[in-house]
Amino acid sequence: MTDKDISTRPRRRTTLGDVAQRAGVSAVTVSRVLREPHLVSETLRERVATAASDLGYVPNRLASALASAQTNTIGVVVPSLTNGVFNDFLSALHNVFLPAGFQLLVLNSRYTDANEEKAIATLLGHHPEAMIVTGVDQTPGARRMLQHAGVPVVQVMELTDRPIDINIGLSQVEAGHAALRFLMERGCCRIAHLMAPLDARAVRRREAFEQEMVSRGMEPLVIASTRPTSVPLGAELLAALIERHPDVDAVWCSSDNLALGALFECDRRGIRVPEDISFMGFNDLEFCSIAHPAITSVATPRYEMGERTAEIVLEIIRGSGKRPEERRIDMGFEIRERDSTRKAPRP
Amino acid sequence: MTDKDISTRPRRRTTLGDVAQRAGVSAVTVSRVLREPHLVSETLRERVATAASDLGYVPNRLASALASAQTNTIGVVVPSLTNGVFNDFLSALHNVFLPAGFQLLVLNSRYTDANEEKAIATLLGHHPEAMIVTGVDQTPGARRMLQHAGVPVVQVMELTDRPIDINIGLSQVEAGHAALRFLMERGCCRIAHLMAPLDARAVRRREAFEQEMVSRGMEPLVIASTRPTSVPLGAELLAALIERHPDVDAVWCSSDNLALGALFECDRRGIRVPEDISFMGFNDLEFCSIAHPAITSVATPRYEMGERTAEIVLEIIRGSGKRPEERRIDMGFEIRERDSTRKAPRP
DNA sequence: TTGTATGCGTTATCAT
DNA sequence: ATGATAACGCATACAA
Repeated sequence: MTDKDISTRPRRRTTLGDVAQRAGVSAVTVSRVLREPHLVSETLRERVATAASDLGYVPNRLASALASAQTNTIGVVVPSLTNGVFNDFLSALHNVFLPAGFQLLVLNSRYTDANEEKAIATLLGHHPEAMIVTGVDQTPGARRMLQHAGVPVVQVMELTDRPIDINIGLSQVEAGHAALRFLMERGCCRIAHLMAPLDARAVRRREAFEQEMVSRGMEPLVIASTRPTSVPLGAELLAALIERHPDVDAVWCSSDNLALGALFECDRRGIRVPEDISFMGFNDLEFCSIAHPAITSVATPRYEMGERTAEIVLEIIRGSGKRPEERRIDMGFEIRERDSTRKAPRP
Repeated sequence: MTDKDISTRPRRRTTLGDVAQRAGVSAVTVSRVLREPHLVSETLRERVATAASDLGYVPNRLASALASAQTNTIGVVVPSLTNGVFNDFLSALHNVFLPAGFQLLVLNSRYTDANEEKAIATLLGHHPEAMIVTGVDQTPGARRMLQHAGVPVVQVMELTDRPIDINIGLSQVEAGHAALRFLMERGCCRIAHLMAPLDARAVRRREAFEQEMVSRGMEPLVIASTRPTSVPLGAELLAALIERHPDVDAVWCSSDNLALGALFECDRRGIRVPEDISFMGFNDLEFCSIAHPAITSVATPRYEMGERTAEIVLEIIRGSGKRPEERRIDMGFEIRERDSTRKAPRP
């Protein structure tokens, strides 16, 4: 536990020049060995390599990027890392961008506009080759920055008529209508919606829910919390619902986490699913199919959205800025019916 | 949907010089307005501010970092973003570092050493002010790089006798022994362990499990999968377990996700918890207390570990490199008993 | 195949 | 209070 090994640490990081000196060559040669080894003679290549290794040389990306005007970096802003939705999306981005030689810089806005704007500013400061942001509700300031960034900008997860640049997502409103119609078709008539309005997409779905209910002459029943979505929150919201409206026959949750928590709470209270209440979630996270009862959910193509986003970005970057024909790409959604909405046929 | 707004985009990003020109001042003044506004006259301050805003100026962090030798960046490597464990930890880091003016650069190693080494190299290229890495099993190459980095390095989540620099975590082995003893004390004697050995911490816990079982003259029963932990995997592992060993009376899962999936599978198969099988997880993720039955788990202080890590790093950075007295900090763990291990008293 | 000169956008230092 | 100048570490263009 002595401090010796620490006090002897180098104060100055080793640079190209240091390696060059040790190898007895010029700095450019070292740079070449790292970037274009085939252009350097075998002898020097090895000498430089060992020198670099001896000194534990790590290239300074900042200097490199500054000099080359190439950061090989993609900026990404998501509102949450806890929510499984964004993990799948990020996973896809990783899988396409890393092999292509790009690095992901991911910042978390925690569902607040101010944080998002700050995150965008921070990322732009790193001069990414492209920006990928979640949703379409950026602040005017953020929009301005993105428009001036001079790099491809992709808004993902939902759709808008007025994209900053490229827009890849799905219609949250259509998904909301579809979910509600699905429950109606299965004979549910007293339907409640549980949600957490921190998520802008969830708000769009709620609006679709309310609109659809009203248009059918029914009273929209929404239980919301300003906390972010989570399993415990689902249990809480269901408890609140049942106390106020014990007569509901279906619950649509704005996220699968809420649905899972609500399901637990039903179990705890002896409410049978789907016999007493039908249940439906959103996003189709992996646990939906494995829960008991399995949860009906609206599957969103998160992974595919990520792949598509990455491919389009790469095409633009490599193809000298050529945008795709369509600036607005609808990836759609799909309802996966499972036991939580399969009531036994009426006798 | 025209391309006009795109084709008119600036090809060159606006720089300090551009802003200076527009404001009719020198570049240095602009720089000062941004960093030390109090040293600049009111008039110029405003003129520069509007010029910067008009041009949508975003400072180039790379150039800034290069010139000042200060990146205000903390490098972090975690093996997974899907696993709730790391979210809580990252959350804590965010909460302490962001207000302190630092930015987090988080890379995901996806549970593989090669990725981790690459991630560490990448992060070091950004010249972070400190490095935080998960676990204590870095490759020799990674260790070397970290030792030469000249910045504080914190290894988190588990403990080692041979830390690179600072080590903050808990004894996974002790936690493993404790979990097993806990089940034994409650009368379980045919205990199985479900795990995903991709996680090095999980492997340590398994070793503790096996050792404890053998030392009691019992046969260690382990069902593992090389896939990363997930809810569906828990269901699969339980199915495999029951088919081979229908007589188990307790299951300890190496992660709460596995426990949740296993619990669903029990439900599906009509196995009662805890009457037929007692269940125990690890980490005490938020859904444990809300599940039905609620899941007994080993609570790990993830958030506190993050806070402690950040505080120590800040102290070192600000206190001219002074390390804390103890380079190895044990944050402990705690078993939270819930219904999944509360068998009814024998009559 | 290797080296020299120049510049990337910013900050630090020193003048004014 | 403001400006001129020299770094920072590397990559590009060009020369040898």
